[in-house]
Amino acid sequence: MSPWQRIYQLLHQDILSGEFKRGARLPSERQLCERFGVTRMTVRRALGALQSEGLVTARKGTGVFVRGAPSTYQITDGRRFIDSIKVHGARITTQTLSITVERASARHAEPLGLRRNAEIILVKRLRLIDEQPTFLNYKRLPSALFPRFEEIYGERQSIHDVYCHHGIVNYRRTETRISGGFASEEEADALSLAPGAPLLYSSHLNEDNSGSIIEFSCGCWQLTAIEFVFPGASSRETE
Amino acid sequence: MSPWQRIYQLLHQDILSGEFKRGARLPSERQLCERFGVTRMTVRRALGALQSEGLVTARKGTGVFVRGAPSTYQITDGRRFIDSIKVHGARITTQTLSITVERASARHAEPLGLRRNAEIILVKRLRLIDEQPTFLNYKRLPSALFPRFEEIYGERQSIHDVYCHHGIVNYRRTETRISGGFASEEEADALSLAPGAPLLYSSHLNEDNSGSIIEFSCGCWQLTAIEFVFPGASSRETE
DNA sequence: CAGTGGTCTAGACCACATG
DNA sequence: ATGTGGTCTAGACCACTGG
Repeated sequence: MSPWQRIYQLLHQDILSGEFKRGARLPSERQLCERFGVTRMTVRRALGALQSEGLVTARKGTGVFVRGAPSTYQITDGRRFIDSIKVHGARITTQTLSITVERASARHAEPLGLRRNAEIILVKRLRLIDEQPTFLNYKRLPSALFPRFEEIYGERQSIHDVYCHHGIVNYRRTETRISGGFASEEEADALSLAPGAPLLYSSHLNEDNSGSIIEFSCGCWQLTAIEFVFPGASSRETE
Repeated sequence: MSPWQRIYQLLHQDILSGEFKRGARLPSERQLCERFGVTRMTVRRALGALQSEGLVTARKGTGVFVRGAPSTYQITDGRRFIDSIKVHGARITTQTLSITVERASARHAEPLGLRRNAEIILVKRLRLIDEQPTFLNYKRLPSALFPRFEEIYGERQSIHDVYCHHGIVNYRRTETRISGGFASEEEADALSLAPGAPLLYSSHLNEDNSGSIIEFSCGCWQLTAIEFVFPGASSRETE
């Protein structure tokens, strides 16, 4: 095993075992060099692996901090976010990062069933699980359907409330997509990850009783922080 | 933009534009150093990013080869693998890597509804899409249900055939899970990726008409090579 | 200001693959 | 034997952060 892998494993172990607690600062790279008798490049290689796993976050000019083992949360389709996670006893909080209005691009007009340049409300939110930024979520809603959105949403930061306020009490998720990718600057910043860190992307559409699409939601997760669980399909199949 | 990012973008562009075709060898690291006027470390940083994206594969002692842009395939739950992919006009082939018998560990006994140490048939397969290794799949089936498995499977390399041969004509997927992780040696080797490359994991259970679990299937994909599409759920929800 | 992580240079040795 | 990628050393300068 190469030196950087040895260092990686030691640090990995120390984080999982709680030797380095969540939020704690690791020894500086130069200190680790001395301790292990290697150069910075070797230490940085190990730290890089820890970073892409999301165990650790580097802050320029400050240090490397333990993000804590990314407890894998199960999220079950067909349930509300809160319900899926809360069973594990984790504490969930929501930060609304911004509420803006944008014009529908082709990419968003089509799924929402709008014409190009229609007004769309864009809500950027960050879900924290046990104080750890875990899910960056963008919701897009047709502006025409939700007048006074900001005012109503602001009361309890709940999209559900906005739906109810406009008489939408029943709705369903029509399609869910899962894919993978790499963190942009914005995504990395929000999730306290390094740009380029691997992510899981999820997106879905919400449809009201009449079949109109009322929301397009998409978001990203640190790669190993989440497991999606979907109930069975009805049709038979081979794969 | 830092030098390594500039090099990364140039190579990225050249691969997507077809300047470097699939299967082609990139200039050696030392040649790239000369061309860009930087040291190997800088070139390697750029190549490393391309590798974790799966655009490129390094073979020790040989060179760096273009894997081709990982065309994103959609796989739709509730359909046979072949049907989900074939619509895009891609050519799918299957390699059976091995067929072995193992004793059920706790991890596999439970989902399959077996007792510990029961015999399980383990089939390792590799799916190639347009000649590119794309999906590494492990299937586990209760040995007791499928006598003469190897013989029947061998005829056409089809699990479906084995099911039919034992009178199972109807079955359904009971649960699908999606998660993320990093490639082990074995996974990286099979998919022509570097160990530690980010992956998408998928798994599901198959259940026959009587409700018995007849298969536990799990596998991995290069992170950006696949998009999973799931039909809508029936219940209402907020997230 | 001193210390941190981010980046880069200019070498070196190794194991591996190919001719 | 040569060239390849994989790894490592021993420095260096930068931008940023905090006291």
